[in-house]
Amino acid sequence: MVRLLPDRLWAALGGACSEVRSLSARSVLTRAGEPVDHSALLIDGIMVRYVAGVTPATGKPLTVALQVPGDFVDLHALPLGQLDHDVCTLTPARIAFFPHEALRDIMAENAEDSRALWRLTMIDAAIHRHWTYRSGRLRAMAAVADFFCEMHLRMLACDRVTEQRFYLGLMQSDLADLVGLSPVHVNRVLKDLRDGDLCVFQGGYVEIRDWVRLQKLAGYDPGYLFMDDPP
Amino acid sequence: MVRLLPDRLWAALGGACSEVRSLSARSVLTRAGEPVDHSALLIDGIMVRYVAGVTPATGKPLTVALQVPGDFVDLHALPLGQLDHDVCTLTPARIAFFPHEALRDIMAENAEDSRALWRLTMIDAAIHRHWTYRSGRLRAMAAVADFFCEMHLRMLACDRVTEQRFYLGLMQSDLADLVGLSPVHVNRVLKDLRDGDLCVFQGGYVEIRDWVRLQKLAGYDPGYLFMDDPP
DNA sequence: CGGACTCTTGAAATTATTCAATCGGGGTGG
DNA sequence: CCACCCCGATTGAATAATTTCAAGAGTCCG
Repeated sequence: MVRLLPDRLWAALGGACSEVRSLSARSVLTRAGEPVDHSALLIDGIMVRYVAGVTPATGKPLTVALQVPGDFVDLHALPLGQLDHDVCTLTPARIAFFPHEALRDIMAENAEDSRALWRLTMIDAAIHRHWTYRSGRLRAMAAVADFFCEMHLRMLACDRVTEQRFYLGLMQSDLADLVGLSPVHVNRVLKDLRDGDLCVFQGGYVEIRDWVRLQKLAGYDPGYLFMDDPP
Repeated sequence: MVRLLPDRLWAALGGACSEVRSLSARSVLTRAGEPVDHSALLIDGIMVRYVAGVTPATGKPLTVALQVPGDFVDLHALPLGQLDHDVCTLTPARIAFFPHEALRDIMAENAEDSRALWRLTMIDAAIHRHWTYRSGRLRAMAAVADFFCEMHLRMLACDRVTEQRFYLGLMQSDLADLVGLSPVHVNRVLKDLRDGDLCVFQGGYVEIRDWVRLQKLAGYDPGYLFMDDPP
């Protein structure tokens, strides 16, 4: 479930978990700037991380990451002590909490486990870089296709894909937010993808109709996900 | 110089350094996918990290990070073993190398040092998020202003600003790459910034003429840099 | 049945890209 | 010293991509 954690670390985490909680859809877990003394692992559901603009012109928050089951959603807060962004649920979610103190103990205990945790956050960073690439270089159509490609692979990895379909709980306006486009334009792009029988976005579900063409359209290379890589 | 590293770690790094090397401008330090067994600290100069597209349509590389003196340029490779992006010099640079083995020893020795290194990479990640925000939400003018605001603060922090001027060694086409715009459009934006007496970009130098208005134009909030934050 | 949403579509306005040409400075060789 | 050349910067004009504004259609729910 979690991306390739060593068994020993996995066992240690089992003992370090302080609480498992269920959150409703669209609720806030952590706000930017709040001191944080624990981190959370997403067991089930989809969560998002977003940064907010400051002035009215730039004020709308922008989604900068999306987390799938098996991801730590706010492990970045362990070395930082606080976050620069908000962390929220998209769908109803179940999350496991780990006090930072317990995580620090695990890290002090075993250097390899320590790097394994670090590694998870470095994969997050690689994904951040890809998202920057996506909004900097890709046109609307390719950007949306690229996003669907990434989510398809990540949802496959945590076993949340059935018959080429997976549930993200996103509305069109959320998707617009993710890729940095206007909702109206996203709507037209989705229509094109649907008409081209590449993929269908509906009711919070994404259905991949033609993986090969979708990947080609986006020019997608999943190397940055480090999926087939030994820890 | 390095962002708020504990003295003890700083001393330990002194002993762990295997080599100091000078690189010429526009040379490659590390390529994506190559196995890496050491990381480098930038002592002097400017370096960039960029990801490459795959298909012809998306093929041009996009700059995803820019490093100033005091930054580790490829510390992400320590937990990952390889990078998903290329690391190159922009200006002539001096860099100090640290074998991963030595860094692992430091981390095994002291958990606090371990988190301090991790923390550096987490600030990188926060900057990545801001860059995603920049290209996703900001218009050309605001995006360029935002970039100059960030670099101004970071260059101040490593003491590379004289009379509101600092050297990045960027050409207009590099800047276009950074913010995800066409070179021609960047040229026009720069003209507007110059005509408005906000800032001047010339000969690889950036001169901040009116910090307050520039910051306001970009809606800039430097919280994500974690500059006034205890480690 | 009446909201309150979300999605969809059209048309106009804006923003950014592309293409194409010109300008200008810094070197180099004659 | 000067003519030439190269490369980056600059500008204009045409095109394309995207946003904004505005209006309607479908759906869910009280």
